[in-house]
Amino acid sequence: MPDDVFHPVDAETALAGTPPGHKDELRLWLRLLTCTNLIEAEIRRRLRTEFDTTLPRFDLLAQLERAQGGLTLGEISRRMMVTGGNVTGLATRLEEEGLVERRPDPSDRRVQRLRLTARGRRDFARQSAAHESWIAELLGGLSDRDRAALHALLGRAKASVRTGLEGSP
Amino acid sequence: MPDDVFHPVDAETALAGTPPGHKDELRLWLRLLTCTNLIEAEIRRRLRTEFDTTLPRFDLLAQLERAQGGLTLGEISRRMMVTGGNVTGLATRLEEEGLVERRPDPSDRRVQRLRLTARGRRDFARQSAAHESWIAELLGGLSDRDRAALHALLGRAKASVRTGLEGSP
DNA sequence: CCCAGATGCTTTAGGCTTCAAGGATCGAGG
DNA sequence: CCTCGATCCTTGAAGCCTAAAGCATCTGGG
Repeated sequence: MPDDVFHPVDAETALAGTPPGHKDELRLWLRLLTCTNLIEAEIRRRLRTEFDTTLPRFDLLAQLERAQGGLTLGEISRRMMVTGGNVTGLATRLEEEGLVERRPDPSDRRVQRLRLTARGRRDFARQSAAHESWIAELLGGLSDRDRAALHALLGRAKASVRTGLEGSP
Repeated sequence: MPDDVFHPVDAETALAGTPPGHKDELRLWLRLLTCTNLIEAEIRRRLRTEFDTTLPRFDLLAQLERAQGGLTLGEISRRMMVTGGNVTGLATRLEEEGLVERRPDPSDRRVQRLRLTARGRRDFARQSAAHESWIAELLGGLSDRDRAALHALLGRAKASVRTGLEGSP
């Protein structure tokens, strides 16, 4: 609904320094983003230097680990919230590295089912343990109380976002 | 504090092993990541559909906007916390679109100084206003009280992460 | 049976990102 | 002046990611 074509009020007021009260939300968002990026960058860095792997690879293995019997590429795509084409590429690279294997689904020839190999399971176990301890290290400075409060508030934030998203997906 | 080790009923808590008590940190991290990704994905989507641009382009313009006189590519690189090669590419694309212009620094011939063009300033003003209202919309479901509490707790989380990073950078 | 739409995967083009290597320039010490 | 190391930027290779198009297959209504 681009009904604001003839009302550049928003653009003007945004430049005016103190438009409405939207500054609080913006500051909160920037801090949320900074926090997440700080942690995520460090995790990516350690995955690379200590295991020569990447976060997307790790995430895909994690999905397979927690779902016995393997997953179809489509299921992985939905769980990781990325596009199908993306998963095709990740699966191909992980297959070349021998951590994962594709096998056709007997009941539906369109489907490719992905499973961890023994090596994939072993590698992921090491990576997963390290990952968990890294997170604990980075967030260990929070008290149990703060951690619980933050978890609860983020739950409300998530609910707010999903409400704001109504109609989009 | 749920330690229902033998009841992996929830999909979220489907973490098999039971080493220490690091699960709380991990759950907090996953929720933080989900929140951020949810918002960020929506912002990227709207920037693309409504302005035919991307978040990195927007971020770069924002840096230029808030710093009169232009910035060198190195300054932009540091402020955006990305590599120099990345900024080179972004600047080149923005220059081709006419939103930004490169000009040599008279006092140091290694340096490229980047400035917004008139068109870049105009486009960014529209994008910025929309961006701010999107964030306000997505986080508007939180009360002022919750928002303030979340902001404070994220500040502590950031401090915890920086402490955990000591020695890395 | 047939076919039309839905579904699952792959491919392609383009952008973002990093790391590593390379070229140009600067500044300081000899 | 000259050279050495630091700084600034660019380039190239590789991976991640998306949107869109395309192919194969499945499913349900006639």
